[in-house]
Amino acid sequence: MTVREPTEPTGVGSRPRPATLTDVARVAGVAPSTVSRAFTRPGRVNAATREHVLRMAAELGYRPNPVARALESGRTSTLGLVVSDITNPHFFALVRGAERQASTAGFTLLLGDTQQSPQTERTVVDRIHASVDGLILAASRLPPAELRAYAATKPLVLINRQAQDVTSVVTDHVDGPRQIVEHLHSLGHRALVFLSGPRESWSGAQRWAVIRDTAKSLGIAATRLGPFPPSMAGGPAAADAAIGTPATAVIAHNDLLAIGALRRFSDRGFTVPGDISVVGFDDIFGADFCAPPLTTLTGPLDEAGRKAVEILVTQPEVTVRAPRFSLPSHLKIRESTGPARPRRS
Amino acid sequence: MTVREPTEPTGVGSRPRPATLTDVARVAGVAPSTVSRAFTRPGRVNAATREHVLRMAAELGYRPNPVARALESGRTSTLGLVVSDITNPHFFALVRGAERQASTAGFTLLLGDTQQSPQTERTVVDRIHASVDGLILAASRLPPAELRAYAATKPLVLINRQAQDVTSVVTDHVDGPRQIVEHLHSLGHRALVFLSGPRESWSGAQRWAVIRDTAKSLGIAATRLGPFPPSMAGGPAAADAAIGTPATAVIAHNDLLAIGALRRFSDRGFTVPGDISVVGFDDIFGADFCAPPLTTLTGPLDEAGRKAVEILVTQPEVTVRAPRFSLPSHLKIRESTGPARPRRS
DNA sequence: TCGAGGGCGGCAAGCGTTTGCCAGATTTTG
DNA sequence: CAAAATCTGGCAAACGCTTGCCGCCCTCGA
Repeated sequence: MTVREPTEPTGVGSRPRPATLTDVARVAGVAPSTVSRAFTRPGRVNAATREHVLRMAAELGYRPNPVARALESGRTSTLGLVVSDITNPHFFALVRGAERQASTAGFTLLLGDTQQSPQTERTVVDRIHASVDGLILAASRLPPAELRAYAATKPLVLINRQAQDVTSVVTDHVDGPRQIVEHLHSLGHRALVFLSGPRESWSGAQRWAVIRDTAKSLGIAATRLGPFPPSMAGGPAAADAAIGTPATAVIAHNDLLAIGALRRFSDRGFTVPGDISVVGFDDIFGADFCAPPLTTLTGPLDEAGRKAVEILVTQPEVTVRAPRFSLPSHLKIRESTGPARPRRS
Repeated sequence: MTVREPTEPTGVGSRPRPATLTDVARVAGVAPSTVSRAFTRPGRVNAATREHVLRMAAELGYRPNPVARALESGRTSTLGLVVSDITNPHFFALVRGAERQASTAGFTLLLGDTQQSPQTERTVVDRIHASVDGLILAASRLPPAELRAYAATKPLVLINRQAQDVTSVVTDHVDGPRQIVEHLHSLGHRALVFLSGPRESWSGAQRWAVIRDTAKSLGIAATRLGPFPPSMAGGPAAADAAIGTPATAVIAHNDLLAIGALRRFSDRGFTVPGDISVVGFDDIFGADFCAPPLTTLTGPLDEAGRKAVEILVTQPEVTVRAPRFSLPSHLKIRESTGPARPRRS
């Protein structure tokens, strides 16, 4: 490569070359290192010099190039957040919480969507891996071993997923499902079905386990149907399947599925909660204004996002100790659950 | 800085140093440049050599460092997407469309949330500016001059916002609002109110202008109320204000506001569309299952996101010519609009 | 008055890639 | 069969910034 003109003539229509640290140094009449320190190590340079440098920098419209900075320092001030489906309102709160916290800390979020596929998740993580200071995987579908491998390489925190030796923050997945079953039981329901989501879903598995156990200890029936796609589109199949059972209440993998089922029940002439009660998970946007408003388990997802970012930003080193955090969730009772009534027909 | 140990002993608990291109070169017995080319310029190196290099690379678990790559090449394979509020379902489709398209093209999305503030928007843009190959600003609140300045610096495309000399893609903002007014007119409504959103909202201004003009040419009354926050929380105030007018139909700045208003109307004993018709903008998630389902103008936001990314990825240079793209939107008539009926009391 | 120590700025070596240019080897062409 | 063209691989200079170390100069204390 030949020597590049420091101020190469910007061709017609091309963009101006932004000022670099070196430019500032030249204009300010100091060494590049001094400029660098003026920005990153205020105490290390004379106040007057610093003042002058900063003024020159402002004059040139200089902005430190984060890419170059990252290369030498190894710090990118960027966090990667990967979710399984940006489209799912479930993640909105999470993304928002993470974003807010990150931006407060001067960090930027790199967003990835895995489209529900472990393979895509792998690709996405591999792609952003080197560009970030830390990684947040929400509802990861990756096997524990891979998660562990990633964690060994870079600070990683899981959200609503746990794996050995990997830091995680989950919204409570024991008390919550239990509360649901107890709530239904107290309303007189004696037969429940769980409309399950994707097989690889860790949280889905947790939920079902607790539901099953709680039902058993209360002496009521609980069966699992599915898997169904965890989206509104999965609702009809799920609802139809539920109608084929003697259950008087259904617990859906998530609110999306629950809302989808709600509509199907209504279309098929079943009233909710008259004929059948419905409960969901997540308390997503819309759960409060669908018809009828949905009883659901609400977890502080934005808090989880915030927490994950906080860990990564303020104490990334603790991730090697792989602590696990759990945030409380609680049942939000709305109008989709009511007293059990004998099934029609 | 002293010479660094090429393979510095990784201390206890610290993360292993990932393999670099140089490591691969050494192991494969070739020059670094050859390794680089094996990855980025397949035709430039002998097939057998390439094969060998790739094998060695795989063995070392080598992954090119995007940061270093970006520094020299100036290309980051990253696009910045900044929206005014990630929480607003309005943007979900946009984000998803952009994400999908970006990931297909091997690009990553850097996400920014401006929290509805021009000042924050400025900060966010400045922060990610140098780390991306292109910028997408959705519903930007920045003044035209600033937008122009950014566009002069880096490929930039605006979504649902236009400014001189800046590339943009908008969902139609002329036919749509007109259709709304005509629809309402055909139902017999003779007095409308527009519940406006933020003052700085470009699209809001466009909408109102068309609504006003169309109403005038149809000889019906149209007044503007607000501004109201463009969220469900803004609904009650907006609804109450509307009730104070003789209007029989309201057009809300967006669906969020419309849904919020819907609930307030219901709470105050007004039936929709019996007493009053309501229409929104965006066709967000939930607009189809709120009560009653909302008549709204649906624009192909995911398509807009996709388009913006496509421009930036495949022909960033056209942004200097600042073309404007418009995507068709159409009215989705659901149950929140009906025949006008004289207002009660 | 002189040596010690602290403050402050500069030097230069990288960080991990990409890439213009060069040169030897090999193939094609006339 | 020589000359020209094509392949391939290597060299080394960047990209823009950070940072360990060195050394100058000024201030203090004895």
